[in-house]
Amino acid sequence: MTTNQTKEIPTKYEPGATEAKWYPYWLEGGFFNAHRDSSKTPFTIVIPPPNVTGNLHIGHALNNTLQDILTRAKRMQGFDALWLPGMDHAGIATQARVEGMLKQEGISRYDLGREKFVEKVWEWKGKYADIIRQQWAKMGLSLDYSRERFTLDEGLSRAVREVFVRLYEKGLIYRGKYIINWDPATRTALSDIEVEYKEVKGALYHLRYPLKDGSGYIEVATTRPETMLGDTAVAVHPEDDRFKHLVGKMVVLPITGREIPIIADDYVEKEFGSGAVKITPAHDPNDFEMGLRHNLEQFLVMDETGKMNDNAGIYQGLDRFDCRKKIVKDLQDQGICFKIEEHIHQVGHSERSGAVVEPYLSTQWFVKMGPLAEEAIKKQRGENKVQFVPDRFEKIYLHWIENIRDWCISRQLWWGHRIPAWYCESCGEMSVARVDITACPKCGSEKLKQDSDVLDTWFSSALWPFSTLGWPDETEDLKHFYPTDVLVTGYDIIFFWVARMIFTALEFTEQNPFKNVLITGLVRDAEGRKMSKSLGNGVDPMEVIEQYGADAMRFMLATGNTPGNDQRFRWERVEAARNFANKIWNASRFVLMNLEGFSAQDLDMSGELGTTDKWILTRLNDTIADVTRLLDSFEFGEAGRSLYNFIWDDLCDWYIEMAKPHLYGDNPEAKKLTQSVLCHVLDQTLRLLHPFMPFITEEIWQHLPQTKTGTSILVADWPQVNVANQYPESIKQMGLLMDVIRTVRNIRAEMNVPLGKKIELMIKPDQEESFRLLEQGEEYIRRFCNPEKLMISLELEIPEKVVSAVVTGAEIYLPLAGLIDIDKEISRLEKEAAQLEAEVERVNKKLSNQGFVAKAPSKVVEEEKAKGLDYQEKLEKVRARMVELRG
RNA sequence: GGACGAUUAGCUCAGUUGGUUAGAGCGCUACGUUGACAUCGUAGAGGUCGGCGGUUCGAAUCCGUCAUCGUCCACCA
Repeated sequence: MTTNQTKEIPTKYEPGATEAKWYPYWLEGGFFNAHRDSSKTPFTIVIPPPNVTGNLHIGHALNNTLQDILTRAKRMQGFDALWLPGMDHAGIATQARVEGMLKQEGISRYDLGREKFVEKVWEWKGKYADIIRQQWAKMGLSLDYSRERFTLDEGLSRAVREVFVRLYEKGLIYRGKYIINWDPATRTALSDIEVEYKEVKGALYHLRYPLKDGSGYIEVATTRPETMLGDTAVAVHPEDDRFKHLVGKMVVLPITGREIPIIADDYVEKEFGSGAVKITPAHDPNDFEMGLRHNLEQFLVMDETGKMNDNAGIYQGLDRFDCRKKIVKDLQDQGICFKIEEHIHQVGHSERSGAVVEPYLSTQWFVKMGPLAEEAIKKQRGENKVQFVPDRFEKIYLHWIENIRDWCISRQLWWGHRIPAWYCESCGEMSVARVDITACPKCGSEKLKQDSDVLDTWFSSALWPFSTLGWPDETEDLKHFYPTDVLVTGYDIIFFWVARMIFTALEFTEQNPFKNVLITGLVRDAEGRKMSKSLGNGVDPMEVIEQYGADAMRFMLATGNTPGNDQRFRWERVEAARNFANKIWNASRFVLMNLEGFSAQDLDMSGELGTTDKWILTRLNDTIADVTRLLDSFEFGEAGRSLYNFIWDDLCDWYIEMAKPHLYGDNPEAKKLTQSVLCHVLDQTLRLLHPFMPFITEEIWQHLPQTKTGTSILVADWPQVNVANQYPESIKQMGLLMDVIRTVRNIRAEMNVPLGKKIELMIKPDQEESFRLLEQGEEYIRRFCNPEKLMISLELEIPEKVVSAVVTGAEIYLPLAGLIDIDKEISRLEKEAAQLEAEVERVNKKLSNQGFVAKAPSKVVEEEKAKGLDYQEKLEKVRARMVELRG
């Protein structure tokens, strides 16, 4: 688009070419890079690193759009804005994807071996990292690629080691044999939050365990009868009179014939079931605890794939669920299982594989959470807490951290940070070290074996806000940009990520990793369902961009709703945003088309501004103030709406229309002034809109006469409220003009004046001020109301036999001339009168209320009085017209 | 069993210290080729703000309660 070629500018905005043009321009100009400028206040956001498992989805698009809006706005506002990109190796997810890919080739990871397999995953990572970067570019994200990081890169791996070693040395990481959540499908341990509990219709199996002395039996119940093979006790409540005499006796465990004791423990609830519980320390977390209290044996009866092991005797090799069926049948045959009830209960499933999680006794690494959580709670209850937006999520965070349990951080995977622990095969010593070691520090033996497990992915993600800036080194970036300002993420990973970043940062950097956490909701499908691969209802952001443009998608996502709430994806809304882009395009096209012979030197608003000029400048000031304030409080929707209304309603519908008489008129001074105002307002508006719609705003902005070459709107100054351009009275004056124009239109429409027939309107202003304004506005009114068919004159005398309309400040008369329907006009006036009467009544009632007059703020009361007078005046005029018409 | 969220026009959603006649977009109706835009313009219809109670001069907004939907948390065998 150039000024002297405007006739050829298409009337439709074509996003494709524009977007392809500007992203490379921004990159090459280095506009996205933060310069660690000590004269500026830093503003930092680290991107939630997407998993390298595949393409970005519409949730990423929402989340990234909001971060980009914040970053672009702050950059323009003069902050040293850094938005740091990066990706997550996503251990279990990525490994599963690569294994799936290999499976199609008929090979397993075991066929390849650890080293070869990890190589394959790096290949995969390289491919998807490229795709993700392309997608970021398509969305227009202003990321500082010079600082891009990956959770498995060298620096971050060093940070992971450092954290691991320090926590270990502090006694906050330990290794031990505990009950953990085991995923038999992926054959790895999981942390508590990687387990999803789903309601499942199962069964409660009632069993009779015979007492050894033959004096009878004790009843127990279980939902997992196959675990009975690992029972090492039966427990009852110590105060339970029914069982007091049995405590200490032995029971013969059916099938195995093993003798196990009856013990007493508070944990048992007397009221539930039979009051007696079978205890399986190796397959249930509570039983495990109880086992420790009573020194019970731990009998593991399954292997890592969920099959029964050699402790299961004749059931060895059976899958746990097949074993359940078989063992139930056998127990029924023996009369041991005497009752099966339907039982609905919560069953844990692996968040990744979907497999039923098995509580499983296993040697794993843990983070001791007590001291870390305590610090985090203390901090959050103090002065410098993390501000959650919306703040209700703080409660969710606090509740979780207050009830946290130790974090199982080891995973039996190959893709990830390998645990830096070595076991000496000679002396048995375990060594934990920052760097790889080749000899046992204790005995000097070189027969060392590194722990084969890797760390939970979230262990490295937890360090993200500071590891990406160079920690553990005291880098300049770390000093300047840390702590970060805002973290933008979904509520689904508050526990997985946000909480862990906070306590980790407090431990290692002694401050919160970010000041604000902006929580976004989910983007759901049009029916409100969660988008999922299995439903096939996902929306690909690239497809949205392809069809409607990145700016439209961004605007739609950002204004879709308020943060923290889910939003539904509707194509109609993208279309509406696209139409908005088109509206901006055409309004700008109009401005540029009318700039012939106008250059930057001509830009001058010091002349005599008209009411409409003052009005649009005042409205611009309002919009600048609103958008700035709303973005600061993360109210993207309101900020977007404010801009939308300003551009569409004020600028396009009114100001541009009213600018036409000047632009087409023969007064060069007036024309130049109008051109100046248009250029100024457009420039400022584009800047305000730029964070939302970066591409189209850059494209247009580059064509404004005042824009200097070689720069970018991206680094243009953020608009400031200009007090010199504040004309409060213009709002009211413009109101009169708008009222008159609307009313004239209405009269024409409602009275159904035949087309082509010229009618004469007379407008009688109330006061001189109104007269002048309307005189000035005559041209506008004609233009707005079809000049071919309308004649307007301002009159100070009331002509005879007229119909009229009333606006505040003026009356509008139309000679009858036999061309209008008097009955219709009377009914219109009746309607108007009725409305006014209702208003007058409402106001009077309010004003006669002693309580209101006495207690409401005087400003409110005054406003109400003024309103009452206004309504009353209009009502009287309307009534007078009705009388006149009837008579 | 706890906690939280949602409930406003046919649909999707705003409405931030309680204060004009509760708004927008889409959809709908009627009209419109007016020198930026039919991805448009003008006019219009459409809501007792989920129910009930309370506080207040005044409630979509604050409090209580109920209902429906949704989400999260919780070791009951």
